[in-house]
Amino acid sequence: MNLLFQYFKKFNPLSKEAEAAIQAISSIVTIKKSKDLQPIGHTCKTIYFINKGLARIYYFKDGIDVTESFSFENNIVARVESLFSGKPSRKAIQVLEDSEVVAINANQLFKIYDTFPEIERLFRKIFETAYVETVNRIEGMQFHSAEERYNALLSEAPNVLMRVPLKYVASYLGITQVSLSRIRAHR
Amino acid sequence: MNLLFQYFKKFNPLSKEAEAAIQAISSIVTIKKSKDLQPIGHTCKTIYFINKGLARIYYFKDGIDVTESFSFENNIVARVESLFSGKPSRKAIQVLEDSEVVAINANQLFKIYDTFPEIERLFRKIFETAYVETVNRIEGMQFHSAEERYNALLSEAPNVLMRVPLKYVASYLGITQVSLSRIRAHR
DNA sequence: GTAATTATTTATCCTATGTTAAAGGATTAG
DNA sequence: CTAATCCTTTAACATAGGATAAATAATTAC
Repeated sequence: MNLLFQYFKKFNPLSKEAEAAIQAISSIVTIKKSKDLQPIGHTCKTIYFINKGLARIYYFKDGIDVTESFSFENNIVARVESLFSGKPSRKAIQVLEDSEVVAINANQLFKIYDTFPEIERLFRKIFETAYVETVNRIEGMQFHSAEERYNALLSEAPNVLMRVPLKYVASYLGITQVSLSRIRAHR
Repeated sequence: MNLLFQYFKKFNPLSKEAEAAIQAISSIVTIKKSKDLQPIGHTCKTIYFINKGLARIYYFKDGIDVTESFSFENNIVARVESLFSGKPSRKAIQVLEDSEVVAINANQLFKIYDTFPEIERLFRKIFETAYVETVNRIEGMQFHSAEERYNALLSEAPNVLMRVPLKYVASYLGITQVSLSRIRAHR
């Protein structure tokens, strides 16, 4: 849990009591490569923090597997569109390597917001930051060619391209695997 | 300010004291059609609520005007990527009709979070909801043709197409105005 | 109300990316 | 270790949407 509390510190340092309260509603989960951490159709009630490994959120559009996002160690993953709406998610979370994650029970978390405003503030800030990243991603998707988006990913997150099968990268970039291959083959 | 407090009620009902505290850091602004409410390069320190009228957030990509989003009456507008990061925004907010907005001073707002956890919770929920909408929009942008995106907008937000110049709609959809015309001309 | 500006459409031509198919490499299961 | 599966590339062809230009329509400024 240590990495998690280190991570929290960057957003809002917590008292020992608050850390204990979060520890009490969390558990460590280990999961094998390519397994789903959470399945499609399930209402998201867990916020994950990745200690080791990496995950993606994906869904099916017209039967085709589409990757919405990747998350690496030392970061949070959650299907926020379900977590914050209470509706079942059409998306799943899958790990792409053998992974170890901290699973935080979101229902209990939302309850302890009342007793620990500092925890509410912490998660407010965490999700504000995630929101900003999502807004910036929209900008990256409007009026950039596939090649521009590939190059941006290459320079901003080369680890994605080193650790993730290209077929998942392709749908993340909004193109087919064949197009991605063509772009990589130098133009 | 009445519409605003009605709007808040949907997220988190406030005490009279909390409402007064927000009122104290807010002002009403009226602004003429096509004027910028906030310019490019300015660090966003205001959250707006639209009483009357409509606004868009836009920026320039390679010298071309790109619309990131539209906001109608009874909704919030803010350049969150600046508001939550404290960095200057490369985006501006422009109203597309003569408008009346409530301007909430964000620095003061963030300060009164300490005295009014209910206000912090309110805005946490408002931005969680906005975050969910943004995540859903990314899904709409991955692997949908321009025509599909146009039709989706037509059925989900016909008011956009009725009140907004088409050139702004085009860049919002991520296509040129010429392409949008072609799509509208039936394919 | 008229001129000037700005928005929208239409046409032509061109390129990036999709589609399908097939071959070669890499990884996994037994 | 081998077979089977899965991933990636390459090629050929099709098409959606970009670019440019010009004509019309609508709006704005005086």
